[in-house]
Amino acid sequence: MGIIERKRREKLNMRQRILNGARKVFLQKGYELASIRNIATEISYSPGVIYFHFKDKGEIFRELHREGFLLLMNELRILDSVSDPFERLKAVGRVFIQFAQQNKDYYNLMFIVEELSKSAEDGGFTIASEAISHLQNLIEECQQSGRFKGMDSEYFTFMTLSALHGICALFCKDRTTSFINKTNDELMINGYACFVALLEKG
Amino acid sequence: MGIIERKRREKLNMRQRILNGARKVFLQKGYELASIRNIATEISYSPGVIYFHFKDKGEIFRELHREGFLLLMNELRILDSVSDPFERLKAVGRVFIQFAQQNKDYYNLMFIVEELSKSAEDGGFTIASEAISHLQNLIEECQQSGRFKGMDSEYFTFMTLSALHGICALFCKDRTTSFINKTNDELMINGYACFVALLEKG
DNA sequence: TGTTTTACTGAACAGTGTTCAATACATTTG
DNA sequence: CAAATGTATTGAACACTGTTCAGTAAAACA
Repeated sequence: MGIIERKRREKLNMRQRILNGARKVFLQKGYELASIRNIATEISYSPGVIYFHFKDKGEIFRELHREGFLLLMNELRILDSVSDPFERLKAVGRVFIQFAQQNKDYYNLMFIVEELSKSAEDGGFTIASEAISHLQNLIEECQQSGRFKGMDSEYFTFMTLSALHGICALFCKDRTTSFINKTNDELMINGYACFVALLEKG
Repeated sequence: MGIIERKRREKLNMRQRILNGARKVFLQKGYELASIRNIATEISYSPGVIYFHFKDKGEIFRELHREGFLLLMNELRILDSVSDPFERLKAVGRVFIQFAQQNKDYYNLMFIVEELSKSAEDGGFTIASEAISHLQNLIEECQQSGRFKGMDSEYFTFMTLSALHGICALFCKDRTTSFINKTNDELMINGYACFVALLEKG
């Protein structure tokens, strides 16, 4: 019965076609301004069909949210070769910020846009937890080599992520204009350098 | 000619009435889901009249944005009595986080929601710059008393604000659920404590 | 008493997410 | 092969959104 197999493939293809269109529109217009009709037009289908393959706009969001995390984690995995944990931690921060700069819209989807429907129930954010565990492990490695003595690793992880996210979020939402003398890039890079300088003394 | 004076007063009253309705709806539903019709219904007027008193939804947003900053700055001004600059800085952070916890929706308006129209032109965000200058001055005071040696005060200010904002933004957008073992309050308070611990060594 | 100005209404326009009866078509069954 | 079934797709419809605007009522001015 290769037919039902082919059917399944075709269905998956269609799902992927929608996702491709959605990605393009989402990353072009942002979550709020990307409409189902836009996506449908992009792939030359009727708007209704999207609801045959996805529950709602939120499910598409969650899929791209996941995609973004996979992308980020791929870039972070390159740093596995850095043996010294503290050097790796510093590089993780740099890569994280770079990712936000180069993938502003993915970053928005991943960390800023709030998905108001039932994403919490079906555990759509498990991949985020994974990424965070990864960061926490790294920080614990740093502690094993003598850094950040006496700090709770979970809180320290949250704080580190907050600092990074703060930098990126202010950038993504254009709240950096209040710093008139500096460009975005200068702010992010040198702001992060300040944070690293603090870490170095901890 | 007390008449044009009274007219002016009545017009201001109406503007305020709209703002009051808008505040209620905005802080109840959030920026995106608050509609002009909701606001109009709230104050028992026709939707159209709002456009007689405000240019668009964005102008109402900017007014409430300003309100939020005034509120925050009022709470921060209390700390002027703290003479030691570093103690004051630490307290500023605490108050900032507390403000976000207690005024989640104002915080959203102030630091997260992006206002896509022409807010940049008419300099609607001057108040944000003011607040940031305030923070930068405080950090420079700390430097004068021997802290954060050799750091560029503007970058350091940006970094500090980022750390604080990161904590609050993750909270406001419910991205803290990935830290399964801790409550929001625990994360924010203890996460900030970690940051302070770093500052203390800088 | 007009005339002008000002504040307000409510319908309309083009857009949104979502639903659903109708339809076209490939596959299975008789 | 023909009929029945099921699955994928359509496009109109619903209730909403921000915004505009002709019309209106009333107050102020001449």
